[in-house]
Amino acid sequence: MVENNELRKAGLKVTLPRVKILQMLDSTEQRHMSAEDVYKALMEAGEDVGLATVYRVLTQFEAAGLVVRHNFDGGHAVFELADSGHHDHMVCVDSGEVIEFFDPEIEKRQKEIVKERGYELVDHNLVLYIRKKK
Amino acid sequence: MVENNELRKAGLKVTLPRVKILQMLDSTEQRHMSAEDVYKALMEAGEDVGLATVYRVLTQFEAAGLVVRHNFDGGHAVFELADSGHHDHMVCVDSGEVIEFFDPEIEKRQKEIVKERGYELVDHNLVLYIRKKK
DNA sequence: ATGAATGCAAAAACTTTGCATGACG
DNA sequence: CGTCATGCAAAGTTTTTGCATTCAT
Repeated sequence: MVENNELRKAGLKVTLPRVKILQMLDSTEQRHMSAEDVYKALMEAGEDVGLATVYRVLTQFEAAGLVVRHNFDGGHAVFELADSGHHDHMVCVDSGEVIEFFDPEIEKRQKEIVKERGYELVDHNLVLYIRKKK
Repeated sequence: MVENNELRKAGLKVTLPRVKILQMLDSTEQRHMSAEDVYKALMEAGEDVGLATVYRVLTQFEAAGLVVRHNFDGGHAVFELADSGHHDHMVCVDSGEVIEFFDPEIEKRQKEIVKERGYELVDHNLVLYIRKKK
């Protein structure tokens, strides 16, 4: 089980809910899931995990760097496995579709802007809200 | 009253709560206020406006383009007067200080990235999390 | 065995809504 | 005056928390 090592490395006890949630995030083709999404998916898979636990575990995973939490528009947070490298997101305002992208030029420019003002860049969050061209 | 014209131009009836809320946003030095912030500030100023009305009015103001709603991290939305032009934000993770900036190069690149994929840019949200250089 | 993790239900935080009353044009 | 806006309280959402029970080591 690769998952168990991930958990142990993160200093988290290997429990059934944590393993199941990690597997869920790893196996779903929908890369961005809300706590509710994860909960429902587990229920459908016959796994009996409480919603509160899903929230608690996802928060722990975030603290451990296993997942990234995004606050896109629309009230609820979504979580994404932190396996691939850094990237930003485009969200279609019509379909809700999420597209990942990485643009070296923007990344570079961000660092410059911050540096010009005597700061260092700790993190950033960029979301482009888009619509299919008619 | 400049505010009254703003409201009329936006097609909104000039009512006391709307005027007070607009003035509040205009006069506060804190550029980004949550609905709760606005509500409390009005109460302290002796203005008797319901919290529900603050939410309703801010939502109308957003639809009218008078304010911009931001979903920064942390559960609650903040609103900002749309008087100055568009800009993005840098937030200092140590002090919480918010710095506004505008970078033509990033703006331009965003449009290009989206266009390359057959979409049009509706809106975007960029926040740089920064720290003072040691 | 012992401390941590879970499930449930209750509560908290934020926002929206229904409805009777009151204000704007 | 008619209609739209407001206030209040109640309900909706999303997320967190308290506590008794269960589980991992």
